[in-house]
Parts: sequence; structure tokens; C-alpha cells
Amino acid sequence: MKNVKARTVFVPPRRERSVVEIRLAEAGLRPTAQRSLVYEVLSGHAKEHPTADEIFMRAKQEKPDISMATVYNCLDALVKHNLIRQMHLDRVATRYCPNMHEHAHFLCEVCGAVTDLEGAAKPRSSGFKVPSGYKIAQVEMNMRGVCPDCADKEVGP
Amino acid sequence: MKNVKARTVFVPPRRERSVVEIRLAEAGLRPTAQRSLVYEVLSGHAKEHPTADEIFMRAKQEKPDISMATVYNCLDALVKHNLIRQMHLDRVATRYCPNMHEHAHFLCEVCGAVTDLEGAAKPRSSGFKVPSGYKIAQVEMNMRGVCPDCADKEVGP
DNA sequence: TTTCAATTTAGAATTATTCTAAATATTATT
DNA sequence: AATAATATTTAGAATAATTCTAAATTGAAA
Repeated sequence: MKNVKARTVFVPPRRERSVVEIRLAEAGLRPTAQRSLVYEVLSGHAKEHPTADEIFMRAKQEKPDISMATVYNCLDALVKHNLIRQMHLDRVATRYCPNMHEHAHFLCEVCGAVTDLEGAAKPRSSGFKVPSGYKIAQVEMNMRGVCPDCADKEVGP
Repeated sequence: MKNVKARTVFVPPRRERSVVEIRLAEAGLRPTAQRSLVYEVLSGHAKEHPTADEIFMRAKQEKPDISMATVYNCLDALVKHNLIRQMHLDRVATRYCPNMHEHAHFLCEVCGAVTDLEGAAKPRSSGFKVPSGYKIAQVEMNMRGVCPDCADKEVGP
């Protein structure tokens, strides 16, 4: 064996997993950089309901080379693993919601704002009787109308 | 005056309005041929939930020159006047439903069938407490999971 | 019957989403 | 630490749903 000088090898420390990465792993998902970013971007704004495109643009600021296809892939994976919810409020783009508490969604037809309405949005807990035989995996309850702010403005000051 | 032979003039009778046309008029819509057809095609299959494209194809069989844009126009008008409902069940095409009774929708993730589930799908009547100030115009309650038929097949015969 | 506004139309344009096949990253295994 | 096996990411093309446009037509009212 050659006379090799003793040296200190730099071993990069096994990077600590962030909270987001841990949640992904717990949910059974590989915590890739892209998935973590998409989830972070979404859960960082808990009260918003961005479209895939909005999420894409936000993610791009952090990671300019992320692709739209990846955003869709990530969103689908997150939905499938119950980390976020998909919302189909109208004919335009699907929206995504990081709030996993039981709640309904309200779309204001005047200003376009989408709000979470906390409450029993599940069929059983809300008095809806599901016919026997149906296995319910997900429930979505969406309302539309006029939000308090816009209702005030409509009648004048 | 010339000696004109008495004759029987054919006066086309002011065409009777069909049931559909009457309903359109009552709802405050001009009962045009296209609107009547779209509404008829839809309400003739009360248990189905066709997409705009499916409605277009059905309408075309009756009136080959109807246009897709018209189908969208008609559907929008019918929705606005509460003759049909729009359903946003997933990321693919919007569906339309002629059943105006209070009900929820169920999408089977196995076979893709969409079913009406009759019952209290309204927030108030179902125990959901709507925060004060919101004016609710429409409610949509969608569920997904496995329908009885597919649930049976899954466990075997 | 004329008028006026609403509706219809074809086709182009836009937008959302999916697909594809190659490149890369992650995890488990040596 | 290297390898293998698999999952994920990617750009860009392809597809699909919906909207737009401006001209032609229709319906209702005067």
C-alpha cells in the first residue's frame, strides 16, 4: 500500500429533513426537491386557493427550472396522499387547498374570492344520508353567492 | 274591386309552444329553437350528466347545423335561469344536470358513473352553519368513492 | 313591417391539462 | 461508497375544453 498522507475527508452531513420533507415521507411520498417546494408554496399560504399555474409561478421564483408537468405531477401526488385538496369550483382552472380540516368552500360571484367555511361538510355529520353500499372517499362542498364585503358594498355606504 | 274568387287562405297556425318552450319562457328566456333543443336533449335523460360535447353531439342529430358555441351559450343561459345545474366533478369537462331537486352527486372512481344522491345537500338543512353575512346562491355537494356495483365486484363473486 | 336587441354561427384563439420518451434523482442493496 | 432498480423530472408537443369575434340571423315589440 502506498504511503498515503492521512487526510480529513469532507463528508457532507446527511442533510436534516425539513418539516415539509418529513410530512411528505410520513405520507408515503419521496421528499424530492420539487415536491417539497410545491407543498411548501401551497401550505405557506394556508388561506389561498391557487391554481396550478399560480403554484407554478411561485415555485419558479425559488427554483427557476421547475417544469409545469412536474407541478401537475406533484399536485396529483399530494392530492392522492391527502396532503392537499383539489377544488373544482367552476369551469376554469382547478384550484388547490392545503387546509385539510373539514370545511366547505365559498366563491364570491362579485369579487371572485374563495373562502374556507369551517364546519361539518361531511355527509354523515351533516345530516345527509348516504344510500347504503356507497363507499365515500372524499366529499367536496362548494357554495357560491356574495361574500360579506361585497354584500356591504352593493347596498352602498 | 276586381272579381276575386273567394278562397281559403292558408294561415299557418301560430305554432303551439311545447312544454319545453313554455318552461323557457316562464324562466325569462326566449324560447329559440336551439335553446329548446339543448334543454330537451338534457331533460330527456334525467339521470345522465352529459358534458357540453355530449350534448352537442346529441343536439346535432336533431339539428345538424347547431354550433358548439351555441351549445355553450344555451347551457350558460339555462344555468343562469335555474333550469339546469352545472357540475364540476373533476379536472375534465364540466357536466350538466337537469335534476333540480335538492341532491348531491357521486362519482364512482372505478367505473366513472355519476349518480344523483337525493337528500339534504343544502348547508342549512344539513347542519352546516354558514357564517353570517354570506349570501348563498348555490350549493354543490360532490362525493367520490366506489359505487355499490363496483364495491361488489371488487371483493369477488 | 320596421326596428332593435338578442341570439346564433364558424372558425380562430386561448387556456388547461395530458402525454412522451429521454435524463436524472432517490432509495435500497451490495 | 458503488450499483442497481425504480420513481421522478423535464421540455415540448399534443390534446381537449372553453372563450372570443364579428358578421348574419332571428324574435319580439312598436
